[in-house]
Amino acid sequence: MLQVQVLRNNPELVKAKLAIKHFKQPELVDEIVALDDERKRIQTEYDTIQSKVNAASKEIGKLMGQGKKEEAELMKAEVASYKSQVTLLNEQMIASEAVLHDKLIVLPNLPADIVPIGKTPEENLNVKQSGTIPVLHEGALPHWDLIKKYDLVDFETGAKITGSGFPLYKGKGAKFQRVLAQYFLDFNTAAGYTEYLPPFMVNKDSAYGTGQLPDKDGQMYHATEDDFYLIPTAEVPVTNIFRDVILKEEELPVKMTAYSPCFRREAGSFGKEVRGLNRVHQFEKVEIIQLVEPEKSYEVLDQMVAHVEALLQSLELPYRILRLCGGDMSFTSALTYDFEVFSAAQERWLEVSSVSNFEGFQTNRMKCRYKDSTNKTKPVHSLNGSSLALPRIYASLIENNQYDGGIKLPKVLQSYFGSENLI
RNA sequence: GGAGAGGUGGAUGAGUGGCUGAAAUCAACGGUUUGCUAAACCGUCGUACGAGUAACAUUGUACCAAGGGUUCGAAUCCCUUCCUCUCCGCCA
Repeated sequence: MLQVQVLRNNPELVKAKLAIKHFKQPELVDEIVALDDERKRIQTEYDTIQSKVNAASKEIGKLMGQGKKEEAELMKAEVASYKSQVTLLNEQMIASEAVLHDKLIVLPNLPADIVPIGKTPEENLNVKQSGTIPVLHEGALPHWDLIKKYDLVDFETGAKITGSGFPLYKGKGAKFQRVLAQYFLDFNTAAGYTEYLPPFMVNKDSAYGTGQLPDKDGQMYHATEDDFYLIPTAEVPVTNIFRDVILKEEELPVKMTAYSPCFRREAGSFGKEVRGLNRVHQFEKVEIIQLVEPEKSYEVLDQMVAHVEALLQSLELPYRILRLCGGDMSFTSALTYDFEVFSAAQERWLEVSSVSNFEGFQTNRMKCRYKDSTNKTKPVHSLNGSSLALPRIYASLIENNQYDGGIKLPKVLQSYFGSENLI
């Protein structure tokens, strides 16, 4: 959620930035400022009258104490005359706050200055490409055939148990998944991230806190009886640890990593793009999250990008890094880098990580702040990234490392898995 | 799921209708003292939204789990929800 102050200070700049995100209702900016003026006006009025009521009430208390009953009764009558006004103003205040909030929450985060202009994924800026694209042997298979051939993942039975997009990992296929998660977590904790294992369902407040609601309502699985949402990413529970928290300066930066399954309805997805492990309703992911001082957030974003890059390098995968254009960025992000690895058998790039700086967008809504050395309360910035999403890494590792009689493992995973080859 | 007891500021904890935005203690911070540390002493020490200011100062309102209600007045009384603890039930 943006701060009204930002809109107030420079409405034209805000509108220009919203346009980069292809936001369709620039008029909301002026509306919100006007609503905020109105809100202030009502509050001032309310406070004034309420102040009179409070003073009179105290006076009544004193008079009662002194036994001056009649005078007290007179004052009671006076206070009663304010009552309808107070009630009315209070209702107006609550209503105007609600309207303001509802409008404000519709505005996406403002993009950073270096965000490329553009609408579609093709307009993302390729900032780096590295690693060698392997040349596969004759008859190399895409991962959806490899997993069948070696009996690693059983989609049909997963569909029988639950529905399509709920893979059933099996044998070495299941172990490989576990090993990847463990390796990623170890890699992250070695870089100073504290490991968390969060709840996999969250309440409404948490879903709002990180911006999934109201923007992505319908993308999350919703357990209606208890009004809980299955998490679409560990970002939601983990970032919400710090909802309504005022941190001390020395506690920053907060660096967290968490493994979790992720549940996404992915309504509307179909076709070749979503074959096999490319897009599923339940997948596993290891996430990294940081809370930092605002002045440092872009420096930290670069560090996080470098961290994910090092992880991909250790897996010996060919990758590229994209700076997302305004149209391809998420609602909450100010700047996002996507990592894609090349899947040699599918001959296409697969997104495996997304690293973003949310600036104060999430933390403002969550009321997470910190106290600096002079004891002033200041905003914090939040960032997160996948490190890494498992299924597509899984897919590209088995595709890129396949040979005629099996599947090799990259060096870093061999000791984790206990052998040189997966198959 | 049943029965009971609770939820107060960073922590402990007082507070059953007005003198309580909240005692006291501890922690934290600033200072005095001190060769250093410690101790002692003095002071500061919640948040949000307003008014005000160049900025401070100052000042109003709201907040004692959350939401509603009673009252001139609510941390305190009533209702609902959530959470914690104890016992029972169920159960990995």
